[in-house]
Amino acid sequence: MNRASTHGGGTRLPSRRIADDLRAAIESGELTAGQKLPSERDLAARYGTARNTAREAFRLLEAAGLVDIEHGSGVFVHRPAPLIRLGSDRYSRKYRDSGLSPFLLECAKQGKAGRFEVLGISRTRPPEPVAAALGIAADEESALIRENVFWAGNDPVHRVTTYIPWQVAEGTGLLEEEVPHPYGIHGVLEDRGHAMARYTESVTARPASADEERHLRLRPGIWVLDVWHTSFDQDGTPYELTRFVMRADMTGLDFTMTVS
Amino acid sequence: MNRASTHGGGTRLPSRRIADDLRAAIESGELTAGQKLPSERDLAARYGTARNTAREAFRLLEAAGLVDIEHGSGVFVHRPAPLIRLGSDRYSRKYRDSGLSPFLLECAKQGKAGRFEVLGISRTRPPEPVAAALGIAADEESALIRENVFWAGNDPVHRVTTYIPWQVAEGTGLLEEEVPHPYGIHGVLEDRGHAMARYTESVTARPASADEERHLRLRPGIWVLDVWHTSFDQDGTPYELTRFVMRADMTGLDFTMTVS
DNA sequence: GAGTGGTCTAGACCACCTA
DNA sequence: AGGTGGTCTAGACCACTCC
Repeated sequence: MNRASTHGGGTRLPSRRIADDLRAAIESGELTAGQKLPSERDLAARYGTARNTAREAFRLLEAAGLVDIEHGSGVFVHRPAPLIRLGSDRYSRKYRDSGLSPFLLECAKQGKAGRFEVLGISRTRPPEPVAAALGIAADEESALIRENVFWAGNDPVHRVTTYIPWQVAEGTGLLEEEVPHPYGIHGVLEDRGHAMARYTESVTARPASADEERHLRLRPGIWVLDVWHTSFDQDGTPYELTRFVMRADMTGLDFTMTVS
Repeated sequence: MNRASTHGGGTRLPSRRIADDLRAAIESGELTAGQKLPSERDLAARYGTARNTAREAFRLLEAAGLVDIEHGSGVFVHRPAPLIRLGSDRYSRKYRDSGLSPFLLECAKQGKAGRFEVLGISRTRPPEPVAAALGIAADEESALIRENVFWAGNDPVHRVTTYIPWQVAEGTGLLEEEVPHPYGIHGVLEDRGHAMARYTESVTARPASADEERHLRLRPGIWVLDVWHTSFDQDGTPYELTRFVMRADMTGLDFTMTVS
C-alpha cells in the first residue's frame, strides 16, 4: 500500500488517495474478491488521517461497487452475485413441458431454491398508466392485482406486480393464492381466450424506493431494474400487465430479436 | 449523547429523522421538483445537531435519487431527466428514409442537439468475451474497434464501443472517422455481404467505472446500463458486436417481442 | 471481550456559485 | 462578499460479529 502519487494532476485529497490506492490494489488483483481490507482504524493510522477520512474512502469504493462493507465484520473486496438471467423466450410454450418456470430454472441452475411469496391478491383501482395500457377505467376497481416477491435462495430478488382487467379475471379463480392451472396465470388466461401473441417490455433503472429497499432487503444505493411487461393476445388486445422491480445487481435480461 | 431505545419501530437516529422528514415533504408534494431545500447549516440548527448530521441526511436522500446536491448552490428536489428511449426496432430499415438515426430522432424529440463524438478507431486485439462472441482470435489483432460517445445536448449519455472482425472490416474504409456510407456502419457492412437478420442484446446494470464516470461526467453512485449487442447476418454468422454503456438515469429500452 | 463498522459532535478551512 | 456544499480533525459512544 503505497502513498506515492503516480501521475501529474493526481488527487491531493487524503480520502481519494486512500481510495485510489485500494482501488488500484483491487483492480490489479493484489486484493482478490472476498478478501478483507484493512480496518478503518488501520488505514487512518497508516495514512496519518482521522478515521473518518479512511471511512470516506470506503464509502467511495462502495458506491463504485468495488467493496462490500459489513457492519461488525469488516470491508471486503466485492464478490459479484450470480445473475438471474431472464430470456425473451421465457413466455414461449416450450417451457411448459419442463414443469418449471424460467425463474425457477435459473435458480435451479445456480443451486438455489426459488420460491414465489404472495404479498396480496385483490380487486383494485389500477394506477393511471396501467389503466391506460390495458384500456380499462382508472376511476373504479377495474383490475385484479397480484403482488409477489420472488426469492432466489435466501435473497428476495424481484418485486412483481401483475394487473389483469377485472373483466378478464372475474370468475377464473385468479383471486386465489393457488393458481388453478398447471401452466400458471398464463394458462388460466389462455383458457379464458387470451393467448399471448406479442408482448412489449419497457426497461428503466433507478434507485430503489424505501418500500423496495425493505422488500428486497437492499442497502441504500442499490439500483433496481423496473420492467413494465404488457401482453397482447391474438387480437392485439392487451390483457395483462406485469411490473418487475428487480435488484439490478442480481438480474440480467436477454433479448433475441428478428430484424424485418 | 443518547439516541436511546426503540419505541414502536420509529427511527431514533437524528440523521434518519431529518431525512425522513424531508422525504415525507418531497413525497407529499410539499416540496416540488427543482425546489431548493434548507441548507445543511439551517437544518443542523433547526434539529439541534451537528452540521455533519444534516449532511448525512442529504447523502441518504441523494442515494435514493430524491435530491440533487449542487456544490456551491444548494440541495434541490430531484428533477428527473427525460429518458432517451431506444426501441427494439431501431435497426429496422424504415429508419433509413428519415436520414436520422434513432438516437438523433430521440434527441430531436426532446429539442436537444445529438452528436457522435469519436474517441478512437483502430485495429485491436479483442477482449476474450468479444472474441468468443464473434468467433475470432483473442490473441491477435483480429478486430476493428470504434469508440464513441453519444451526446444529447450538453450531456454525454452513451459510451459506445463497436467491434467488427478485421476480416469483415478490412478495406471498407471503416478505419476512417467518416463512415463512407449514407446508412452508416450497417450500410457498409451490408454492402460487404452482411445484412442484419437477427440480433441479441444482453442487458445488465452496475455502478459506473471510474473511466465511465469521467467520460459520462457522472457523480459517484450513478449506475449504468451495460448492453451487449450482437448482430447476426442472413447466414446466422455474428459479424458485429457493440457495447452500449448508458447512464441509467437517462436511458430507457423498449422491446417488442413476438411469441412463437 | 476484542475488533469492526455506524453515528455523532464541534469545531476548522477549502472550493464553488451567485450576486 | 456571502452563502453553499466538500473535506477534514480528534475525539466519543453505540451496534454488530466472532471468538
